[in-house]
Amino acid sequence: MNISAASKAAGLPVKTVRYYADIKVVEAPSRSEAGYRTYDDVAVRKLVFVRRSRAFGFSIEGCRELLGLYQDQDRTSSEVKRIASKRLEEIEEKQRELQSLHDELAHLVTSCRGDHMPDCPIIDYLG
Amino acid sequence: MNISAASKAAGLPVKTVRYYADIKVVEAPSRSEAGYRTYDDVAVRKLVFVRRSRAFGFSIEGCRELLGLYQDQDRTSSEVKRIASKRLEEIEEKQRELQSLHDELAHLVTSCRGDHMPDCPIIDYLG
DNA sequence: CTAATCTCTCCAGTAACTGGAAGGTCAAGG
DNA sequence: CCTTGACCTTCCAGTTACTGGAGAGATTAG
Repeated sequence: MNISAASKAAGLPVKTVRYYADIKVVEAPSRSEAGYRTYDDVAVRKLVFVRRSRAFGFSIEGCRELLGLYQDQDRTSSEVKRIASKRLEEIEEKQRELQSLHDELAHLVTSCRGDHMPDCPIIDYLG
Repeated sequence: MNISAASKAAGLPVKTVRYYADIKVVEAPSRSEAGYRTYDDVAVRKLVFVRRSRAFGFSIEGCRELLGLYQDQDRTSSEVKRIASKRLEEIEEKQRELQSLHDELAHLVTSCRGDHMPDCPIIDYLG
């Protein structure tokens, strides 16, 4: 499988697959005589794994760690759960931040009349 | 006011104040003979304005736009409201994304026993 | 007078790609 | 056989909003 076939199979842009190879997250298992990266099903599965992990917001380093566990027969589920729980807490923290941001901004937007006059509680608040 | 006094007054790091001057978001009104940036109260108020806007998640470009309205006597509150509403929608969109992410990950974390065995629904889901 | 503090500019690095240039490779059509 | 077009390669630059640090000049306190 050349890189474009692998990228389609994995659901990732070619550029990203190449990038993951460069930073050694998921390397191409081999190269053709002409130097083309060649992928197999195992590599594609790793790419999919990274795509899904990224979708959960894991950093590349986090993906590296998870990928290590994915391939580790001797892993314990507690290791995985610890990493996922950490990410879950980050998400919850972000949710709290966004919620207070939302409430505050929504309040300002509601109180602004939005007419042709310059008076504006939003600008007042910021200034 | 030299830059460190202005940065304290505005609640921003010196580096950031210099950066804002470089990219012409808030420039120093003048320079001393030795080339030191000199700030006045008006400039500090603009820095505070940008800090608060950034805290709402507005991009630098958004801040530039808001700052323009802040200084525009002929603005209409509808212009401000439109920009703020757009940001509010972005926040709400982000909240929805985070919520589904949260629910999915929380479900996985809950269903993982987190023991010394390798079997793990989180890894299974990702792979 | 000197040591500490402040300021300057410029360069590099961050995260995770993305776009593009210059050039080599491969398969199909004429 | 040649060409055209689709792939592939590497390398460099840009994105966002800073942040850190080097090297050098300015100012201030003691």
